[in-house]
Amino acid sequence: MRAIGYHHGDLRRTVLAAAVDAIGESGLDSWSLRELARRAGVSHAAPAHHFGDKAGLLTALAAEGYALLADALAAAGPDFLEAGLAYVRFAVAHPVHFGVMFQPKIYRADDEAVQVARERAGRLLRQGAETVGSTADGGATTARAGWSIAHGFASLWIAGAIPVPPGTDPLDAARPVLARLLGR
Amino acid sequence: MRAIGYHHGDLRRTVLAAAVDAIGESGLDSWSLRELARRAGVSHAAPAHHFGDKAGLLTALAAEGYALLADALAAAGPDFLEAGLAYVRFAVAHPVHFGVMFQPKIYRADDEAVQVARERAGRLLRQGAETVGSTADGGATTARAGWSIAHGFASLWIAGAIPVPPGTDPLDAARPVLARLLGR
DNA sequence: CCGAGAAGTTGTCAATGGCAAGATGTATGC
DNA sequence: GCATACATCTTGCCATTGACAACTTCTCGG
Repeated sequence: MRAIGYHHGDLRRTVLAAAVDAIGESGLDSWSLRELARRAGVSHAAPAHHFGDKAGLLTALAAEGYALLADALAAAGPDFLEAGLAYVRFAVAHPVHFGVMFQPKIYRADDEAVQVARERAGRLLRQGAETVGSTADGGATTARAGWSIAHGFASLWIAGAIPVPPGTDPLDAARPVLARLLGR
Repeated sequence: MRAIGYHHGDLRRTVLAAAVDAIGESGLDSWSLRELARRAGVSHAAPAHHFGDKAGLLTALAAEGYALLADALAAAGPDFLEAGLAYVRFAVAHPVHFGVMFQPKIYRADDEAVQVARERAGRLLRQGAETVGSTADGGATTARAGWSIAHGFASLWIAGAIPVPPGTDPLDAARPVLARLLGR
């Protein structure tokens, strides 16, 4: 784990972080592998060694995102409101990962690391949604409703589509919205 | 409105349609203005005349998307369930527009045509969400919950994240999910 | 200590975005 | 009828990019 020299030592993580920065700044269509290489201080072809091509890098981002989401859900516990807030917290904290994860066309969704992490997150997600209560059709509808409202709020928040006073905490805004799915 | 010749006659719409096709096939990062020009049978620089650059084309797509959404909401009427289903129907029918609209970083969100169409859609959206019932805080929370659940379901459906039997109608899947927000 | 392989570099090529300058068609005023 | 302004489209061009191939440097296990 050297810091400099011929071998960077931690290029994979450095490039991933640079990608998150670059995509976070100007969106998903105006970033280049060569720019990431420059930010990391390595030659233009170095990233290809770790990711192959652009889709490979996005695949790694998606896998990392699903793993982070699963961690967040696991820490939040099975209660729906807590799980929903954890979902929103993750999305707001990692908007680039979140955005990539749900655009399967731009990465290799059948990648093994992605599938493993996605299934782990999926299990925790269902578990959280089931605590809403109703189990009419095995809880499928309830689970989808819970996932939908959390995912929708997170997406709209990230897109800046929800008008709020400056400085508003996204979780404070999310809580009453998610609670609306429970009773009244 | 000639079909062929030096002047294409309807290049703007042709290129927009080609963009929808291309983005729909391989996602938001692997499409090129030149490819659209080839599909439309014009020279590589012709699209630039109508859209300026890639962001300009995406801006036009977003504006068209908001206009289509507003039309769909207006036709559906103010009832929440109907408005929500119209929202999902629009997103599933125009996934590329939908995807672009909510990624403000990749186009010029301050474009006048975009703002006008977005505000029209926003008014109809609030109107639809208000019929859910509760008006505790002026209906803001209810409106956000309704928008969130419809937006979330549509996003997840488009992403292929909701597992269903092949051939399932997205609206049949959406209806019970949206209804869960009303009573039980 | 040495051989295999991982990590990184240099070089190259077709393709792209964007710009400039020119060609072609259309519309408007007189 | 016609000349002139303008929108539309083309051609030509250049820096940048993604991807690949061949090569160099470092690390690590036996």
